[in-house]
Amino acid sequence: MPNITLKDVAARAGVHPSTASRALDPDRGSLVREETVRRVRAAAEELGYQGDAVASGLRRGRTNTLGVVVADLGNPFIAPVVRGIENHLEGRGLMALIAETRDDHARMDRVLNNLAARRVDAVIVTGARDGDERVLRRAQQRIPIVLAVRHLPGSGIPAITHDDQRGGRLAAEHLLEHGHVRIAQLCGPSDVSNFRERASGFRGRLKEFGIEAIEVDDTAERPVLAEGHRLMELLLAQHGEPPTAVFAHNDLMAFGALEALGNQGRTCPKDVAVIGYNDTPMTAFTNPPITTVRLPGYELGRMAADTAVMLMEDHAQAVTTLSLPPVLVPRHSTLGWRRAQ
Amino acid sequence: MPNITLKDVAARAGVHPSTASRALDPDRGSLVREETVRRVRAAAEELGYQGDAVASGLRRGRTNTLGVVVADLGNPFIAPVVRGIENHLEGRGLMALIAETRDDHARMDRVLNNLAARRVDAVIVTGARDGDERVLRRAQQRIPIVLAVRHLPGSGIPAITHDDQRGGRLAAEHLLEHGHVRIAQLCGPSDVSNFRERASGFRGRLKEFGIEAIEVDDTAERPVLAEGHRLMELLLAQHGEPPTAVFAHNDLMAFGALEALGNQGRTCPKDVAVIGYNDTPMTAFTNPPITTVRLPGYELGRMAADTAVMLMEDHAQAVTTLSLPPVLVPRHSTLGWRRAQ
DNA sequence: TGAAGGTTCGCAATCGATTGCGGTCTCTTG
DNA sequence: CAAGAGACCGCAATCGATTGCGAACCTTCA
Repeated sequence: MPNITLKDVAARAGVHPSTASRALDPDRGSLVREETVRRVRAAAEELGYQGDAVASGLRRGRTNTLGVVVADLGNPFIAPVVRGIENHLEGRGLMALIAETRDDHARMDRVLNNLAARRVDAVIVTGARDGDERVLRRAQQRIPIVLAVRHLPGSGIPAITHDDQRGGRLAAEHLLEHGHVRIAQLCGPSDVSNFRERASGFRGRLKEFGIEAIEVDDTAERPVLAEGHRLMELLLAQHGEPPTAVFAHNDLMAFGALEALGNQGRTCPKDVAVIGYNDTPMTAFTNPPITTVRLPGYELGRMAADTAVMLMEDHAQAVTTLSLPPVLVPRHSTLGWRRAQ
Repeated sequence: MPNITLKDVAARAGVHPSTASRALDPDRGSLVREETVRRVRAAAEELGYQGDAVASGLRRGRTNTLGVVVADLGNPFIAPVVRGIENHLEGRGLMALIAETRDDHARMDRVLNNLAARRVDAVIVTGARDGDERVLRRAQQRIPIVLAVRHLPGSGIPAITHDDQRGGRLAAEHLLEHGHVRIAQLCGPSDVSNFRERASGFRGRLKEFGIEAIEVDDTAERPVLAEGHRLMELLLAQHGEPPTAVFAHNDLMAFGALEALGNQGRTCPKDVAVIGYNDTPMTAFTNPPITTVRLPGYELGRMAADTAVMLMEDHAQAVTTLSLPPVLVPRHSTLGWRRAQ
């Protein structure tokens, strides 16, 4: 049994396919007599007609599909973002085509080409890194693009992100307030502006109190647990007195840091306070629960989807960059620390 | 500047579009003289030609797109599954169109219709529940469908899942081995066969040792933290001596149970041992680290994608149901318990 | 009654790529 | 040199829905 097409519906309703097309589209329904609309609708119903979005897409030049590019689907912070996007799309007849780059430039290129070939109406990129500008801008000539989470300052590509400068400052303030003086940070990948901003916000705030942030001479390749572990070991191996507080640039790295501390016989809140970033769900349940900086991932996804939709509807470049505020969530990993005195 | 189409490429290469089409397709390249292929390729390169997957999809009746339906993108167990699917698809020119049902039957219906309208080549459903059979089977007449994670026994729909009966037995054995006698379980949603199997596997194994599983007269609405909390409270409020060990049907519910225990002044490994399910990444870092049953989520995603691809290529119904083995991962939440004696 | 104006609807082209069929050209062989 | 065999390639139809244009029809009012 071949597919039921518009032609079949039209035949059954005794009208021309073009009329059936108009009758079935709520936006153009007024171009057709009410009684005809009913007849067509009934015919469609009886035949179980299901429009062909592919054919429609070809003719209209619009697929009602958004591309979503993420760096790492395994990163727990990404889940709420994708969720926010998906929830914003559903109900609008839009769907998300997802792809993973694994932080690989070549893959980013391939993925964008693939999405362009599929004629998606817009693309949301959550995994941009320095070095992706060229391919992104090339793709942008064909499709509206919105960056989410990670942004590329100076690229001119609209971005919905969070204020990581401020996030870094919040972390610094929190540690200062609790009396820390020897304070370190474990930096995320240096080719992602967000991590650079976390670093500079943190560093800057400390400096305002005349304190120099302790850092190791390396940054994480990727913001994952193993790298947090490695950097923490480097830090502890450095000369000089070890820090009493550490800011890890995300929660996964914070776990890695905890591991490394444990291996060296140091316990977390007591010897060294640790603060993470992202407020990944698990941080509330770990041992100890980790103080972290909460970002509005779900909201961020929704907003990114919203601006992507705006961009694809009229080609308005009105929206540029938006930065959502982070919030510090204090937990035992810092609150449990006591000045040795 | 309008889009570059195949016609443009053909014109530049001085051939007919049909020839250009053949030249550009590796599978049909042999139908064209080598030198012509080079000329067409060069023309395409120079013009920056990018095929139109929509038009191609219409003509070929194949979109190279798979639908992926999940219940809850926020469930941490889903991430590796989606990742496995995505990784299997990438490199084959396939992409995933994802949708969320939030465990809602009506939404499942809508989503499947939407995917059918988009002419996806196959659908992977990870969030099926009892009651979804009808809409699934209807969709199945148009598109190959594979169930993943959750399955629907007796529905005849191919499924890649894990052996939850065995998972339940593993949990039971582990607790028995550690000397527990008063053993309870907190059951997940009763309209998902996987949870029923966990329950019966657990129950059955205990019975083989003459022990009756302690249960409350309710199951979780959804397998989430709050429901684990609620059921644990119900359990503690029941008459009779409280259990010394609890099997929560997934890790999130296990956390909820821990919360509830804490609120009543009981501590986890010491007073009550707790075992979860799924081996969500965080379980290794919680306080205490939670014993859990590990499922091969990533592998499962890969295999589901693989069978979906098989199904869409030849319409072979060869593959039916596959069940991957779970493994028990012992951690402190059960190992730390000591028999009161 | 007839012209003007508005409603409905059908015709055919179109979106861009693919493909069955058949024509042309080249080369080989008897 | 003729005929047969391939190798290449072009023509035109096709996938299914949408839309500009204009024809047909109906209403209204002079």
